Amino acid sequence: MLTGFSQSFVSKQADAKFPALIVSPIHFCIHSHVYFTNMLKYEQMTNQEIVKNLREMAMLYEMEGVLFKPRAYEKAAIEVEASGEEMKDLYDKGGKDALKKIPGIGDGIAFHIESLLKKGSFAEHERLKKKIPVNISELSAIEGVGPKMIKTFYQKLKIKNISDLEKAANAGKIRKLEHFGQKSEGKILKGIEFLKKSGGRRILGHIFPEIKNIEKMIRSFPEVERAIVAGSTRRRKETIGDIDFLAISTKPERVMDRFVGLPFIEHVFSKGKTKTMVKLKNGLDADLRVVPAGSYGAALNYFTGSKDHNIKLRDLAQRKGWKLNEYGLWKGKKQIAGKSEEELYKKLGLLYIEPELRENTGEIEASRSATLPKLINYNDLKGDLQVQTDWTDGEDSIEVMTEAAEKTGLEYIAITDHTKALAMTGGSDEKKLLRQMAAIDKINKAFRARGKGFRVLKGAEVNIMKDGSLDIDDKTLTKLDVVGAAVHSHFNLTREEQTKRVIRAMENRNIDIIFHLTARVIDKRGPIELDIDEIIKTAKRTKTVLEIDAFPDRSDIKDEYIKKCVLAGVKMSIDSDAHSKAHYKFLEFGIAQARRGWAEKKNIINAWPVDKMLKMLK
DNA sequence: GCCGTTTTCGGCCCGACTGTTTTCAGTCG
Repeated sequence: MLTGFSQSFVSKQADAKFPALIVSPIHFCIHSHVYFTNMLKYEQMTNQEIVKNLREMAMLYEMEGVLFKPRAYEKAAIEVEASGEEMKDLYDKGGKDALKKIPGIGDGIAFHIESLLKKGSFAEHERLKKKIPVNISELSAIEGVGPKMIKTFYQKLKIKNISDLEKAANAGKIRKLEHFGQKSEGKILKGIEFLKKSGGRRILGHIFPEIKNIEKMIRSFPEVERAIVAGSTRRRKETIGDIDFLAISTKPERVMDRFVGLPFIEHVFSKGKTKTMVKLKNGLDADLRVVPAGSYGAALNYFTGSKDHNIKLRDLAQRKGWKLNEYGLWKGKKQIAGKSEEELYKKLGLLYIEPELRENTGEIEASRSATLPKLINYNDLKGDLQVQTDWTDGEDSIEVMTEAAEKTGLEYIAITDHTKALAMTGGSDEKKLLRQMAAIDKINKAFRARGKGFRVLKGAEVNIMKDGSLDIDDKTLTKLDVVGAAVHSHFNLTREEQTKRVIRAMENRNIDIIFHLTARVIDKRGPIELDIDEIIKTAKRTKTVLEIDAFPDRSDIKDEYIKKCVLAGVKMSIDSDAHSKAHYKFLEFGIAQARRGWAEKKNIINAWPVDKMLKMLK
């Protein structure tokens, strides 16, 4: 099967010299395009693609009405997604047995993953796809559309993708289906509209490991002195639209040859001495620019952006009678800076500006007046105040989550399982919370007995009901160390109702933190309507902490609001919202978000030692 | 299809909400 690979790509590749990095014996015995493509797929199958296959499988089984298997595949998908290691590498090292060490992966799924790695597909998946040949991942990305609907759409209206669905909905065909009406048709159209608006951008937290991997490969080219990913990835934006790589080399042609030979490249748009543009197999466009060492700082600055930041810098240079471009800062034909970013900023009369701040939102002025914030560092967090466990919808036990947190270098975590109104997660009622508190007491006692300082805090993620009341009584909440409250329902209230609702929750003296304030899920659901200034004012008055939820799909609250909190003196926490031990790695993206919002260590309560942090809570 | 300090076979979390219905199917974190 040659799906996904253009003929021109294949022939282009066959002509190219293979970079030493990916030359394996098999490359010397290529007999046909088919074989070549298969081997290419074997090289290319990343965790992300495996996850997509497993998720599709879960949905296909759900369409078929098969019991239990959907959950098994979904769980396996979560585990692969959260795994720090590529399945490809695990399999190379230890075969199927290595895969089976991952929880949720047994004989069956290990066998399927093996087949995915070797052939890019597996038989059972192919069989089911034939029965319902639709783009499941695309359709299910629409909020409110699940496997059963997808099946109905296909069987009744032959709908295979979003475009088919949109046409049918616009033609009023959906409302005529049994169990559907005008409202559901409208909801589907709204969902499609939302999806379209999010465009081709990808959530950084999802794609970051892959980007770092490509960066590593470029670095490993023998002709490359230095290489780095610039652009919005370096500025750590929530989502990115393309990837910019920068490399230093005196042999740019060789570097470009190797780059276009990398296995995860789908198409080469253009290839020159200093600039090459490609489309990656993951759908993103990537540019590689190669510059001489003397221009590294200027090029890094230029390609990191943002555009507005750069324009302002060039303007500054111009006022001094100089010129700034990607090759340096120039006085006439003489380069006066450009080797490093530090040198460049200094020459322009500025203090170094961290990439996360470069949005032209006041950072250049602050730099000139030496009032830049001392941003929180990537290793500053001491605790995590939102952690779910297998008491509700988490994957791991309190013990496992605790151990993993300690390994990450944290000193404390708060266990904040869901509460009862979120029934689908098995949310705790008062009784269950009391039992969990006793369990946590035991764990802490064991820690102390072993002379360990790590502390597990008792917490909960209680639900803010439609009227702003909570689903757990105050008597029980008083007993907890950390209480977070969150909106999980009634996303469509008016701005006034929604604001009133959240404010009422903040006024409860037991509520310490509002988790993921705006309840958005990037690419899926917009934020709830809120009067943010009113919320921040209330947070200040009631001493309520606002969370920066680090889970990449949420990244909630956003940088703009963080900055408002910093200015208003409202404290924040950076939490992973971990549902598995592997999710602590998301804290990094929460810190990035905080940095983009100009936050310092003093603004973030879980960058403080546990006792000081607890004293700050209501 | 996975898993086991009750088990290698027999379990597998569950209820609110929505939009469609007059009793329920589908989605959701």
